Amino acid sequence: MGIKIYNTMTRKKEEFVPVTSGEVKMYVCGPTVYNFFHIGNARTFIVFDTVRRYFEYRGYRVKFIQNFTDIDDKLIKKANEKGTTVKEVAERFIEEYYKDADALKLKRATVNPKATEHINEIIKFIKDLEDKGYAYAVDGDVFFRTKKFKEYGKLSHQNIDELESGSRIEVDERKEDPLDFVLWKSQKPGEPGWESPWGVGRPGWHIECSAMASSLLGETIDIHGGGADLAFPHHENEIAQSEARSGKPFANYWMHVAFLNVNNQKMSKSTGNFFTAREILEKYDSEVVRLFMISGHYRNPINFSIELLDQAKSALERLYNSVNHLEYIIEAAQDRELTDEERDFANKLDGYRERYIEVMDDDFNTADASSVLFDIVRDVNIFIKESTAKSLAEKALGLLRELGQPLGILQRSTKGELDEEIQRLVEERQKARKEKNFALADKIRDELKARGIILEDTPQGVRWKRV
RNA sequence: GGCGGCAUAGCCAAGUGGUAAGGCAGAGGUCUGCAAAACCUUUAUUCUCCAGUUCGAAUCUGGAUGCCGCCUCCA
Repeated sequence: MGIKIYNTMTRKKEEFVPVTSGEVKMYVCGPTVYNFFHIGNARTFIVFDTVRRYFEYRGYRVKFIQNFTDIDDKLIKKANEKGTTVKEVAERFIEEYYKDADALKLKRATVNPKATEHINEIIKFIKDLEDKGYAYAVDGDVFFRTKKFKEYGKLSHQNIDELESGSRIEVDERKEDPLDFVLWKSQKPGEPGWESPWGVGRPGWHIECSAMASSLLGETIDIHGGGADLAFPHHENEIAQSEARSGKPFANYWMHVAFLNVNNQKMSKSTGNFFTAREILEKYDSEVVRLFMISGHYRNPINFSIELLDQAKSALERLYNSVNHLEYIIEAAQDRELTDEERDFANKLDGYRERYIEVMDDDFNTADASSVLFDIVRDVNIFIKESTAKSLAEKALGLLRELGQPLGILQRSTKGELDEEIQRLVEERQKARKEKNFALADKIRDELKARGIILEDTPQGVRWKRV
């Protein structure tokens, strides 16, 4: 049994079968680069980064495409406010995106295509739709003829007639049908534009993903992902455009990440419950943020709060205390053959790996996967001691790091080098303790703590770890 | 109005027919100069409520209540 994915299209978990054997072609809707991304965006990015890492862990080659929307209304508005150009705003926030994404340890995408660098493909795409009768131009704007695509609504399971009656948008009178959406927008004063068969203009929002996905990954991709709100209308529109043009399925699996809420409400600037990823990363390590994000299933909403982040921080500390423990054991332990008991423990560790793969294969159950790590840690803390064979301690540590890797946690060392001054303080404290000068010993311990070094006295001697 | 989701301990959360994982917090204990960490014990006879199916349900069915999302730019 391989990996199963919940497909929004069929509303079922399905066995993952790639278009090309051994390869995963995935496209994830990325940010519109007019601002810093927020903690809700971060959830989506982290989830898909985890999916990507897990596929790689399972031996797939992954082509991971995540676009930058670098031309749209919000960018134009921002550029006008700042008295600068759309290009400058986009460049600035792409740079900021990479800073935050790197801080979150998001693996770089295979390609981060930009809409403005694919104008030719976009125009060609629209032209093809026009030739097939799926698009029509009015005064330099081009619209998609939604009613002609018979399967419109199949992703979000919307009835096309209900959509019309529920529609509250102001209808552009030039559209043949209210559901038609724009593929190409004619240039207005003060806006950037590109030459096209319909005059100078710019692409509509939905078209860029279709055009870039097909040009970089092919007409049928494996996985298309994004936030839950993108299912309709964005992904629905992408399907209509892409399949109308190619006559082939656009994506075999549709994955949607539920929202991250604040106070159980959608995050919005107007209500003030808004956090950028950057401000959170100033106070919390990326691994804390990632453990928090994967503590629930990606298809369920999660609520964001500082209290919950602190819970995640404590939980991560428990895991790292065990990592620290193992790092010390490995320094001290003997290299020798495993005893029978140790061999049993090694088998038990392998069993945990199997369990981990089993739950992750089942639609990326990261909550269960992290509980496997806690189970390992409990057993390690009980079983592995100074007297344990070195290779077993190494195996245990290796397993924690191996299983933490797809989740983006447990990749740090708790030790590293101590500088000379700290080393000297540690020794000074040991001397004070030996002389029962506990006042001085405690003073030094507090001082080191203030510098981020935690000392622990164990029967095997003093240990330290960084926090 | 249409489509969909969620409701499990003080908090977070997994579990989709076989008798409640895991984490955080709390209590008691062991260890310790103290501390920290770790370990042991303890914290839901019960999974929003009502009815039903079943030998058996947190899990399936019907209904009720509450909360949330999409249908409009939005991760």
